[in-house]
Amino acid sequence: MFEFKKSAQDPNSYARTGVLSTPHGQVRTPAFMPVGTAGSVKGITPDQLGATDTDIMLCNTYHLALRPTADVVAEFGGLHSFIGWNGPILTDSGGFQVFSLAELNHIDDDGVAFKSHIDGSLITLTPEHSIEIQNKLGADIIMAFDQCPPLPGTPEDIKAAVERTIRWAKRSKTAHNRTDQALFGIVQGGLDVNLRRHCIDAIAEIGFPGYALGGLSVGETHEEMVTCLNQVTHHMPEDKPRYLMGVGMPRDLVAGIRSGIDMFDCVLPTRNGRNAYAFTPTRSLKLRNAGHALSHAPIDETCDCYTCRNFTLGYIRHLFMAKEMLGPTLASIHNIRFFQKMMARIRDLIAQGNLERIYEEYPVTKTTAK
RNA sequence: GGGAGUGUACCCAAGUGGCCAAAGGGGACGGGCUGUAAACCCGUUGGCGUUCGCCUUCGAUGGUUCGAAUCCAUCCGCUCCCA
Repeated sequence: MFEFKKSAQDPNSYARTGVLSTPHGQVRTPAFMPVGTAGSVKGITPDQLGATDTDIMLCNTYHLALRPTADVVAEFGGLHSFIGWNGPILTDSGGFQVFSLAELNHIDDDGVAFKSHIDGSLITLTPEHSIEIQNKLGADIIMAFDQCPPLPGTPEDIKAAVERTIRWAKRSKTAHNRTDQALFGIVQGGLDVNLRRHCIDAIAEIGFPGYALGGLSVGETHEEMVTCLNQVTHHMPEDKPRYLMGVGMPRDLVAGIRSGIDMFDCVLPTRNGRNAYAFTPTRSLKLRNAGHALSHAPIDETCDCYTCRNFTLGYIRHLFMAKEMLGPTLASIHNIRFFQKMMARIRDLIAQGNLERIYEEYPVTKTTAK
């Protein structure tokens, strides 16, 4: 029911292509997962999402547990039918909220007690509870509950997060009781290569159908992250999908893929889209800038998305200046399509053994990291 | 004709003797955003010089004062009420 099949290997890096089979369809890797935190990729419909050539999307356990609650989602037959997306879904475990809502939580070895950002009520998330929620939500891929420490962090804090994440991974696996959902393990360790490798070994020993790198893009520089990935990713089990959580910018994706990553998720195309920022192969556009006011050009001449086929920059700028909701929608559609088109091109180039060419076709992916 | 108000920067609007180049909001301009507390957040918004300072500015003109957006006189514009 869940299977990962590698297909091509880039000769000049650890990059590879593959296909992930899930109960709701296949995912071509390397894959980019748009984020639909509260069960919706903000601002666009599932149809529009599908039209960007997206295979799989991400939803968030913490947010859905608070509202509408996992029981309500289960009552509707699970996430797929509740949100009207019939493709594969991955749910985050809430581990990232341990980081992003740090001021609202208290961590101990049992789990994390959050003060709800919605009404202040107390919600505790333990590995068991996170998995129970994710079992009810019914995504195709679910994630172990981890502790994601911010960077830079003290060696003691990073080490403690690693050991706790390992303990929580075991508990997550024990708690998981649905065979139609693949539970991925998460590796922590900050930028410490030895600690990362130690964590990989421990998590791999527990045994999961996929492995994620968490705790990156949380405060470190692009160079630091890439340096770490280049020494760490290829130590992850080679025959299982590798998922770099929360990343990222186009250059981060290419660098991650070269290090051997197969899956990514990131809010950038949607959040930045809503905030009037558009990605293109050669540059980024701030859609509100006055210079676009009279532009009859699309966001990206080379893009085949709905937005670029039908609307001018001048009009899209107007929508943002007038605070029309269509602006964020059109920009989000474009950005997700941009990411997916780039990923498709990357898969093609890996299959051709010529991934290096991506730097010419997508200059924005050029990296300053070694 | 009589009476009562009012005029501040691109717009609205505070300020009623010095701490005022002038609050706040809007608009405009620029920047940021990496497992989403984000259709959000930050900065700039009279001129000239890189601290800090100088210059011009609160309807207009003239005056009082060491000092005026603030007080006085006159004028101009606008609003409302009574005829």
